[in-house]
Amino acid sequence: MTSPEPRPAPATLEAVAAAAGVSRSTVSRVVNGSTRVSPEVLAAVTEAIEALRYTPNRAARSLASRQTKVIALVVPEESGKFFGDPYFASIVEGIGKGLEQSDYVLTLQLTSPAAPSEKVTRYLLGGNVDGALVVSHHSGDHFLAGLSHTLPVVFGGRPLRQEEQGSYFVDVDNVAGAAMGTRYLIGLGRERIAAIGGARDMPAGIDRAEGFARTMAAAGLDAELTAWGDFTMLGGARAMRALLDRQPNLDAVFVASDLMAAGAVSVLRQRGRLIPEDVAVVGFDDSPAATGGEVMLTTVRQPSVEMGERMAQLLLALLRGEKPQRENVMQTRMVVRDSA
Amino acid sequence: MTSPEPRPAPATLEAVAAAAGVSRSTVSRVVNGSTRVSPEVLAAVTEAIEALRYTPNRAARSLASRQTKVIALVVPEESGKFFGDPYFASIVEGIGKGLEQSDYVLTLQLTSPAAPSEKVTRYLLGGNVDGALVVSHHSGDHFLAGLSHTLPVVFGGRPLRQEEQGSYFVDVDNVAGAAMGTRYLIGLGRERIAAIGGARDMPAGIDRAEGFARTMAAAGLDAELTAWGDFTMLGGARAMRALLDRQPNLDAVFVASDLMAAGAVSVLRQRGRLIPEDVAVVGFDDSPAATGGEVMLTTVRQPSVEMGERMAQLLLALLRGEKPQRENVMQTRMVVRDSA
DNA sequence: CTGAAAGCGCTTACAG
DNA sequence: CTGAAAGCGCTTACAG
Repeated sequence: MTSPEPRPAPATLEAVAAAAGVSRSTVSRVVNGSTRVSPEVLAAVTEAIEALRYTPNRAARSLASRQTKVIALVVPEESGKFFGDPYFASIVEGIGKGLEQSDYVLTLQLTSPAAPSEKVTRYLLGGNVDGALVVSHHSGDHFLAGLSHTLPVVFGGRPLRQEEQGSYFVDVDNVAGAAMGTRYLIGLGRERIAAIGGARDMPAGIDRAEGFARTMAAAGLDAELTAWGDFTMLGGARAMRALLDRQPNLDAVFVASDLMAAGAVSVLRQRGRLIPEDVAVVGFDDSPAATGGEVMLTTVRQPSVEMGERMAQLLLALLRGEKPQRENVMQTRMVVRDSA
Repeated sequence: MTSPEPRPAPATLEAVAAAAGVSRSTVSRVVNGSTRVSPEVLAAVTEAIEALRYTPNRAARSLASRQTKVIALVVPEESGKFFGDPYFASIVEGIGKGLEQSDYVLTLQLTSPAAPSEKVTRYLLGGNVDGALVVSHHSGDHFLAGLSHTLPVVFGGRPLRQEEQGSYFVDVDNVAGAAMGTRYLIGLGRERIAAIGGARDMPAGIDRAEGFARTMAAAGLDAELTAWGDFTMLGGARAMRALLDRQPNLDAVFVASDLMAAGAVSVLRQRGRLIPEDVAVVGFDDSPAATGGEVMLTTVRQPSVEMGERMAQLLLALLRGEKPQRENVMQTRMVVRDSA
């Protein structure tokens, strides 16, 4: 029954001040890199800090400064879907990069898309974070709308809801990206082109489906052959089966994510289709799923890591009181490999 | 150039005390559910709290109590590998569950396995967290050894290093689990049984390989046919190819994770093997990867979500000053599906 | 450029 | 059962 380990008390500002023979105010100034401090004093303080291995106490700091220096990573998604898609790995990796040089830390707020837990809500709204990064946003996430009124928030992917127009976000032009992928398939001379959409309640799902439909229409082709896959590998496989049942001799499929494309590919091969000879497949993301499966996927690349990094930078700018641009749309491009 | 949104100042303890007509001490007591408070006072305070939508200020609280109420989730792993394996999704989901009822929040500390960032180290050691949960531990993670001397730490998977003997952890008996999977294959009458190991520098990798080797030896079979796959789907595929090249007529393979097994399965099918007729495959984890791929995997199940939950509970107990048991080994069991 | 002092919003003995 | 008071470790005007 020992109580929480009695760690040696870390050095305080006070101690550093004493060691350096200056006031606490002065130490605080050098710690915060603020106003001019004389070189000698700076040196003395720096030395004392090193010697005592001083790290500012976050709690004291945020109590006094009214800044928590914590950013929430809000994930309104089942953990399985979030972790299951390598796209998110890249986003989070980018966010990590973007925050590395700052002194902000990230708290993970996993919550069901339908009903955010009371705990999460209170935490986010209770002044415990300086800002939030929202990833995997669904149309049903009502509570997030309120969030962005109280807190600087940056969305990964354009926000869907009315109330969130005017939010900060980073995204790619999903309509254009999907159009590019579809045009590529058309350019290959394919004529019976199907599509597998993502989630219907997510902007990326909606927009990519629209990009496909528009492009097909513009080319005078039929865009009826569409199924929805929910952005999972399993969903992609299921959708592919449905598509094949409806139209056994389809000759191409545009898939709204690489993970779903991997599922689709495995079904196509099971049913004896040669890729790309019989059926050409174009994915979306260029995530590790594009190169980790049975066939190296031709895909519409979005710069996921950079997008995560940009999200972090955007939020940091907001936190500095700057007025960065609201819509940050990054470039997609075709990456041609073996599947089409 | 507006500065960080001027949110309405949240209610303070002081305000609640005034509203309820009591002292701050008293409000603090009811907020912390501590010592006896008269029913009338309790009611008045509770009402005031509701009315003012009071949430305690975390910074003030931890400054005064010397507890941060934050737990670090330390992931010494490339984000791609971490997010890429559904096993971790389950662990994190479990951790989330285990923490839900507590007032602890989770900060995500992604760091390279080789060299932890200065920022992470200082953060962890600087008194900014009350405890840490370490997941995906490698033998090279030197700095973690120091961690557990300063902080209550719970490892997911038995720790590997000398200095960490005596650490708290939750795990399954990987040797026994692998033995069970291997015995299952032997029981099927297979004779040329290969194995794909995980990472050589991770306990789960080492132990599962050993369970395989021991069981084969005990059955008088040759355990030479082993390759390492690094716990990724790609690695599993690569290992399978190497194995097939060495022994084209192998008739079974024990794979140390479902994700690697999915990679192996896809290679086997590419090379024309029927599963399970030609080659029986047994995986490990029973993660979504077991049922999300081309073939429904027969696998050694470990209760990942429960393991994550247990990790959280363990740490919470430590934080309460209790002395829970150090080694928490949970049960594995065979889940028989289509691949063997 | 530097310091004294107040204050951030809580918890925690200590009295009563 | 309840309150007054000190203190947690910082930042921030305000003087000088």
